[in-house]
Amino acid sequence: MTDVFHALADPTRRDLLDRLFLKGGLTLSELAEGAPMTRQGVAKHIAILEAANLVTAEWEGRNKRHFLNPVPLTGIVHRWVGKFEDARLDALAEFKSRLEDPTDMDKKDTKRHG
Amino acid sequence: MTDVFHALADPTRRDLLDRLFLKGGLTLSELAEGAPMTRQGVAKHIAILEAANLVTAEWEGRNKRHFLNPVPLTGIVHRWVGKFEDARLDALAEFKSRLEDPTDMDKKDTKRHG
DNA sequence: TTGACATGCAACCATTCAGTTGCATATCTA
DNA sequence: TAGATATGCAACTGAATGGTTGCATGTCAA
Repeated sequence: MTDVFHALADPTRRDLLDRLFLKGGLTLSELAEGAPMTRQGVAKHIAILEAANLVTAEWEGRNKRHFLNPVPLTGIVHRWVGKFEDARLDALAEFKSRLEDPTDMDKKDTKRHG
Repeated sequence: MTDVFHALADPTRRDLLDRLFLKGGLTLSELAEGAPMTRQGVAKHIAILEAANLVTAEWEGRNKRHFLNPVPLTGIVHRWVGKFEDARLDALAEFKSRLEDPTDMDKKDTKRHG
């Protein structure tokens, strides 16, 4: 969970995911070609993406081919975002109820009914 | 975008969001009470959450009340996750087509059709 | 005004991190 | 075999980070 968010919190890594999204099976060298850093730098980023299970690798001779794995996103992140969407709906409902009953504003100091 | 993911990549900050999700309007002192660190430490985390626009603050005399703001999540993150969900559907479709035409397996060495 | 409370600001420290450099290993090709 | 290619491993460095301590500012209450 922390790993997934941390992996996504870097533009370089998001760019790598974008490129694997457009074309799967790229090797490390291919991914490193367009990057503004050393091959080892890219390798470290990919290691982080693999640790977060966002990228899966597959060996083909001396070539390591990389593929995007969207499962951690659709699973964990979705659950988190959905949770906050509920919060947004709650806020919306509360806002609506205030519109319908403006005297509710006075209750701002009292604790909210869970 | 980077700010949002980075803000979520820390368990302490996710816990703060959880608590604001359960009960909005908490002050810094209240948030710092249960935390395993100094008030200043919590203040730094909150500053990061505010920079990512995940938390909004509102002054009430000498008290600073904090509220959860789910908008950055539902907006930016949703777009990202949806994009990868499309990738997952593509992968599923390709897998299905291979099931229907097993000879396609031989094409593994050739480049894939876009 | 005085004192307690809530917060902010700044310096500091130990740790982590991103990226580089250098070298080692393994695979393909001639 | 030799040489080129693809990758991995380890050490190093400057910068960022997480958290602390100390002090300053502003607000409430007596």
